[in-house]
Amino acid sequence: MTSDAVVDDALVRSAFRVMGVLTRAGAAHDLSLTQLRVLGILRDRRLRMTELAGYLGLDKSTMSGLVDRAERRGLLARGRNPGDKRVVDVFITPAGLELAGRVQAEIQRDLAPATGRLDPRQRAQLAELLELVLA
Amino acid sequence: MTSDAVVDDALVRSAFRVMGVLTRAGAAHDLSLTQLRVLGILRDRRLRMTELAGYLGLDKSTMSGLVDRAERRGLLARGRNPGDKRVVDVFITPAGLELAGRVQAEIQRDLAPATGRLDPRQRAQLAELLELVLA
DNA sequence: GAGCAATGGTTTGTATTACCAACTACCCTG
DNA sequence: CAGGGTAGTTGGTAATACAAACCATTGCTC
Repeated sequence: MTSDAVVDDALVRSAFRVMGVLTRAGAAHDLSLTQLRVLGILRDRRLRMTELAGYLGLDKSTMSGLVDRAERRGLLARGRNPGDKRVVDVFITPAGLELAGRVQAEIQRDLAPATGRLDPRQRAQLAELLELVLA
Repeated sequence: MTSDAVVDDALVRSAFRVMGVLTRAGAAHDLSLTQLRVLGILRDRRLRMTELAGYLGLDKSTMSGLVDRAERRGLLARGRNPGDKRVVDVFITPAGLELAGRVQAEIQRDLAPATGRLDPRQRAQLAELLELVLA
């Protein structure tokens, strides 16, 4: 199991590295890691509060405040759900979409020095292996 | 640059996945992600406050509280630095070391379902590619 | 070697994040 | 239509993080 430990360690360290990049990129636009992630998730989806909490692994009570703040900034909006009056749907606004796109571009730019150390073949290989792990 | 976006996306998604595992593993022992990381960093090092803050990318004022709490729990300890009386060195205690080891084992266990989808050769390859990215 | 700017940490104040428990509104089943 | 279950919000508490103000010590400069 020595080989496991080696991959695990590499995965953990690269996760921290990536998180560092995301944190900084987000902070530049007053977005926490969680808020950044919310924007990412809602980019192509409209979800109810509970579903969103599920995606994030957070408590629903945490979502209220999170969405409150993002809504106050005009990045997200709440809407009612036609089928069930208890449900609150959350979706991204044009402003949120625009910001999400901008930050994503910055993230790619900041990640480039790292991924740039790979040649195209290696990049494809890494992507493939990570997809396998994520499957 | 399409290939870049693919790797970047895979890296970001796997980072979130790994963070999820770390968060849960830490939470099971009342350790935040940051505290977990501190333990990991101090496992084989003795650092001054500012250095530790540097490793974590955090403000030094944040460190005070972080180390306070960990010290109160007996996981870390502060010591004076012989050469400079302003400096506070931080190091891990035996209890902290023991806990760090236990959590690491749990992390490996929880990561196993993911990394287990790779055969030994692929694991080695992934580790190698990630090391390159981290270089 | 006295004076002073720079460095290392702590303290204080504020905002955010996160949890849990309690509550309200609504849904659905019998 | 009564009662249990589900969806979100609210209120309380703790941890995390930053910035600014503050000591103590260091080390430069004259």
